[in-house]
Amino acid sequence: MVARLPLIVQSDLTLLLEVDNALFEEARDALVGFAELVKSPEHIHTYRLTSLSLWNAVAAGISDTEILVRLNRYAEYPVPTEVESFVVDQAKRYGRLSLKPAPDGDGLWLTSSDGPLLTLISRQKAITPFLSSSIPPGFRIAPEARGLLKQALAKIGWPVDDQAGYHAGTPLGVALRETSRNGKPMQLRDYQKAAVSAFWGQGDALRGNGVVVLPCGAGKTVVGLGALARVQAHALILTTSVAALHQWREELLDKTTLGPEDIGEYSAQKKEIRPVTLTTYQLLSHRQKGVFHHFEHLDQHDWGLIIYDEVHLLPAPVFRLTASLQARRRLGLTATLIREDGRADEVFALIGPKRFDMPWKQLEAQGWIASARCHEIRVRLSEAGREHYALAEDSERIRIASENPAKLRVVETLAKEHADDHVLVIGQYLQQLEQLSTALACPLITGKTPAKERERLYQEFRQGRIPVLVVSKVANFAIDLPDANVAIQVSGAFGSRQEEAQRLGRILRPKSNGKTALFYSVVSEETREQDFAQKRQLFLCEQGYRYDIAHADEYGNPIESSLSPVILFPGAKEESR
DNA sequence: TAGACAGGAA
DNA sequence: TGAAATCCTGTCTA
Repeated sequence: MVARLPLIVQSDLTLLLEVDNALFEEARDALVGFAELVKSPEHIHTYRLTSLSLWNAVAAGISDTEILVRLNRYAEYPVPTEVESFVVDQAKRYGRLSLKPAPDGDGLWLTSSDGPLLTLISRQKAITPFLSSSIPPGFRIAPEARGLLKQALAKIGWPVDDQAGYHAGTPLGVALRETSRNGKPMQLRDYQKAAVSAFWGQGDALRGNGVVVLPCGAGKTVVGLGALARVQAHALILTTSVAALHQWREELLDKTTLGPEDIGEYSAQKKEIRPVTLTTYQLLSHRQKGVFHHFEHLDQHDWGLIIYDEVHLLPAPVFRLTASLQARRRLGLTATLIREDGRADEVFALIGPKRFDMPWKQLEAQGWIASARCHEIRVRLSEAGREHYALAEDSERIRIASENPAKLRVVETLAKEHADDHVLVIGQYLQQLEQLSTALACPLITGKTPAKERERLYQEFRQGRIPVLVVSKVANFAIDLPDANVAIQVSGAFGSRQEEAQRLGRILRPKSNGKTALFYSVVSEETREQDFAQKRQLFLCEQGYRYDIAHADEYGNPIESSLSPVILFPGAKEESR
């Protein structure tokens, strides 16, 4: 008998992938480059093809032919012709319109070999204002309209391939050092090299814009340094926080030939502008009486490269500013291209398409990040709790479910279980975290904790003098948070895939003893929290992580059942008897 | 001149 | 959907 193939391709552009199939993993890795995971319950995972996912795939070098080959390879039934034509159509859209320097050298030129398409585009209300005059075949575009035009074209479904080139920027002699300052040999890893090349392009296909997607701890910063060494020009680096800014500075000093005099910090404290200047999104988008002083000041400088760190967090005002920065090379760095606000298409249009990514599990297999296992622990609400939940307003329910008191006991059990490990307990609500911190007799770090205190606690945690540390949302931002090998999530933001990924990232730094890291997500059973948890897990599922599910009763004691053979709470088994 | 703190923004 | 964290500027104190 011939084994069944794992994939069903449906004419509504959804893809159903069977989990209990020998080819599941292979097929999943084949899909991740061009489809988006929508749902991932136990047996069938649902993916979706979208315009954006296809454009990104094509930009990253996966052709429409390749996409169809992959679909056909794993599909149990013939791929519907509607789907085939959607893939081909969307793939052909990317690159049909291009933006080049105007033939007479005055401004830019929106052009295409497809005359009717140009006519069609020129009739669109959203596009007309950007077309200043006709240069057959195509239209003259004012240089300052470059970003807004690209944004508008992507919105109406015709992404433009931007070949208009960039300012070279003031030249800067910079290279990666062969040995870092602290003596370690420095070499780009293969995938980091590949990421830099994908950003830079090659031969006729010079690029110089776009986004590189790599998990936390896989050395995104180093990719940025590699890009800088390739561009060889003055660069502006945008970060989300001053702490991140300082980390970039350290990395630049440690791993490149630049000295302290080459690196400027443009922050609230210092307003230095040097060949490589670091600043924050907030400062950049700060305005007074409608004027972006800092942006305008920085924009005067002849940058050859702009690096957007954590580009998925790019605040809305920065989009507008970035629209006017189209003549400079741009590199976005992120762990997940996902934006919960659905502005991924703007990142696509304004920073550039995805140029490189790599499934986390592949990095794990090569040992660049630690191997990790994920567990979801579903805890019952008490009778009274369920009553309270049922009577509450929709908006209060999530909080009631999140603060289920039984979680306390679960965390206690897990902490006891992992007495020899470094455990981070991460949550969303300060009240809940305070209770946990008291019950576990371990310190709590929130946004209110002064920097000095934080540092001291981090230090003691690193040295193992504090085995368990409770942290609030600071964990989402803090980059100096010490490594742990166990993370317990007790509550989180709505359905944020991005946050889940970030939190798992906290335990992914490779362990010297090669130990597997553990990620526990504790949620209340039969509540909306459980639905949100599923949504949160999507991105990691796409990356190849599977969540094992265990159950606990309303006292937080593990329940043994055929559904959840107790692999999770080995130590708790005795207690529950 | 640095640090602490309040208030605002998004 | 809501809570929490961030960083900005400006003012006050030592």
